[in-house]
Amino acid sequence: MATIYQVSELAGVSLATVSRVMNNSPRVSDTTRTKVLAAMEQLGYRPNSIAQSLASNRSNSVGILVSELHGPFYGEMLSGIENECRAAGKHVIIAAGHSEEASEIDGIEFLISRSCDALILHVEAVSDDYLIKLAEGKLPIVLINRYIPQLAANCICLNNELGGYLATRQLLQQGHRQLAYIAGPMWKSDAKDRYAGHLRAMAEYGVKVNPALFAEGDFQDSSGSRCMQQLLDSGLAFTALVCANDEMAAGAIETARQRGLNLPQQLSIVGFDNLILARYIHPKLTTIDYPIGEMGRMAARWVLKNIYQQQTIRLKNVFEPALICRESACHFDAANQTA
Amino acid sequence: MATIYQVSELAGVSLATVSRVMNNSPRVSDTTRTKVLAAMEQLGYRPNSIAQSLASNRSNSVGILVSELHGPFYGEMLSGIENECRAAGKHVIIAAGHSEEASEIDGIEFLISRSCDALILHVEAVSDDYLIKLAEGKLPIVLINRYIPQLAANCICLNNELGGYLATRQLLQQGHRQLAYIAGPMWKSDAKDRYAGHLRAMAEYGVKVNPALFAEGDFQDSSGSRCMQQLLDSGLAFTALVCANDEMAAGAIETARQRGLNLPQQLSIVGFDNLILARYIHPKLTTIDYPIGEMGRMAARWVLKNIYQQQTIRLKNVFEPALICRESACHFDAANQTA
DNA sequence: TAGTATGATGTAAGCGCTTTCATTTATAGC
DNA sequence: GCTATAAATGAAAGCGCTTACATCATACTA
Repeated sequence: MATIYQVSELAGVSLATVSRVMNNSPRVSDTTRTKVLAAMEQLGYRPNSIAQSLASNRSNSVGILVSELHGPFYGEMLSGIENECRAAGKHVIIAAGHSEEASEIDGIEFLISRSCDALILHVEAVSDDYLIKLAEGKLPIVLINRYIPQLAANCICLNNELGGYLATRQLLQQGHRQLAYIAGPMWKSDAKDRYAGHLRAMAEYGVKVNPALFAEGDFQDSSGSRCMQQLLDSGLAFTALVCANDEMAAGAIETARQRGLNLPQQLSIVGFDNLILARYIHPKLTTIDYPIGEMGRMAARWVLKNIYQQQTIRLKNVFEPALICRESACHFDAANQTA
Repeated sequence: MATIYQVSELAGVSLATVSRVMNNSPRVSDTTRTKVLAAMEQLGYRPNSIAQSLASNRSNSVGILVSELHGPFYGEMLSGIENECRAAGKHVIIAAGHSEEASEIDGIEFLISRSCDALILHVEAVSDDYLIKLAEGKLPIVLINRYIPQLAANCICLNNELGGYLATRQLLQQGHRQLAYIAGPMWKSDAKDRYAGHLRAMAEYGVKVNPALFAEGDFQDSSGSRCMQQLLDSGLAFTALVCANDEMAAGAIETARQRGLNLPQQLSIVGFDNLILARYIHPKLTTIDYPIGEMGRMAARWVLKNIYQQQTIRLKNVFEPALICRESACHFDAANQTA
């Protein structure tokens, strides 16, 4: 492995000049630059980026912390970020936090220790205080799907309340008046906000909410099945169901089918997230689009603009969900209902 | 940020002693060790791992190159690797190669430049020669889903031929004798091997292969749809279909449903991979399990054993597929067939 | 007590690169 | 040609840590 010393010797210049060429400094004449580049090529020189990072305290890399490395949601987000950074010549370093405080902190410290120039964080367990203190340090951070008022300019979020509203309004517009709701874990703000949107739409249409038609899941498909069973076992009539995410909708659909319900004629279902699996569920799931890929790209653009001064585009912190109509929800028709 | 100099001053020892404590050297007395640890704790000392890497040419990290950051396949593999490494106190650094030679090389060089202690590679575009030469260097590599005879001990693969055999045999055992096949891109070794397994099972059951009941897709679900249309348009009769992966099976199922086929009574379908989506397809997909999570864990164990000397377990290079029976394939029954 | 071996600690020299400040060179204007 | 200014280049000092070899302290044996 050739070093900067060997390049400087072959080119007949100092280390500092080689460094300037490497880093595109204007303080190098074209003649000298050509000489140095030729020496680099002859030696097959590759900069040692560890040494660069130690000397400069920068790494040309963006650190990303996600909850998990698997799953359609995180895959889309990571791809969105990575594609945007790669296009700008930046690398990413990815860590997983597993939604546990200690593990999230460990991941963040790993990224810091790697001299990442900025952090893009999707974290759930660490406290607001920890993040606020982190943001007070020299390392810029962007939060995805986590809103902290003190760091509002650094937060990139989906308008979950509007998503819940849109999901519910669709069913109401289709004539349904007896709606059940399967929620995510209600300590999570996105689960709470989606439910708030649901309540807003119900109120707007003057439909009374029956608390017995509410069940709380954990965002996994098995809890969707469980909640669906609970709702059906209650014996209460409902012709439509809003699920706080697609996976729980998938579980609910499976249970409904096992119970002999004709879908969507006897029960219309709307999910949330527009995961790739929504297209494979039968009937194809009507859902709310969560543009996580685009949000990842926006986080990357935030970094490129604020840290690397590379972009002049307008940044966007709040993303709007969109209704995606497929086949799992249809117009209410009393003739389809069995007692 | 406290440095090693500040720790050595507070503890009243040399830099080397602090370094020895940090790196668990036996050449430190318990008295001194306690003193140094107390100084570290008082100062909130965190080692600068960039400096550690530069000085030691090691990083306590394993580099991973995958084709993409999204998708169930890569997510499972990444999670498998990361979980195993994390449990052993190692970090991972992940890069994406996008199945393009230049991008794969760029990703590998990024990982090398970060002083990764070993590389786990899932690469498609770079040549065998490149990888052989890379393996001759000082940096140990493990290949997932890529078999190179000269590097056999470093390759972790699935027995794709057996998977294709199992998929086809299942349908033959269920009484089917007119089988169609949707292949992956036949320049890819896994696509080729799976088809070879299909041919073996057909020969074993003495069933003649009709070349007109073969279509080549690209592993994406849209090509599954296209190939299915092609097969149905041929007007040739077939009661069962083997698809070289689950995504193409999903596309084929959608097309069959649109053409009014009753599934699985009129057409039995088997996929390959056991992606998570297989459970959401309706009818639930009978498929071949590809234990990519476990293979990722095995790759990590290879590294832990060979680089870090941490494991004494028996390593496994070839993984066997398994048949997963669900609902998309049923016994052949002539009464179900329409002319 | 002296000599030897072992364990513990310290000193010094990097690892490959960046960057500040000093020095040199080139250019423009008078 | 001289002077002032700007551009270009070089020298030197780290960045935070590792580690080989030198040195010191201690225990054991003859």
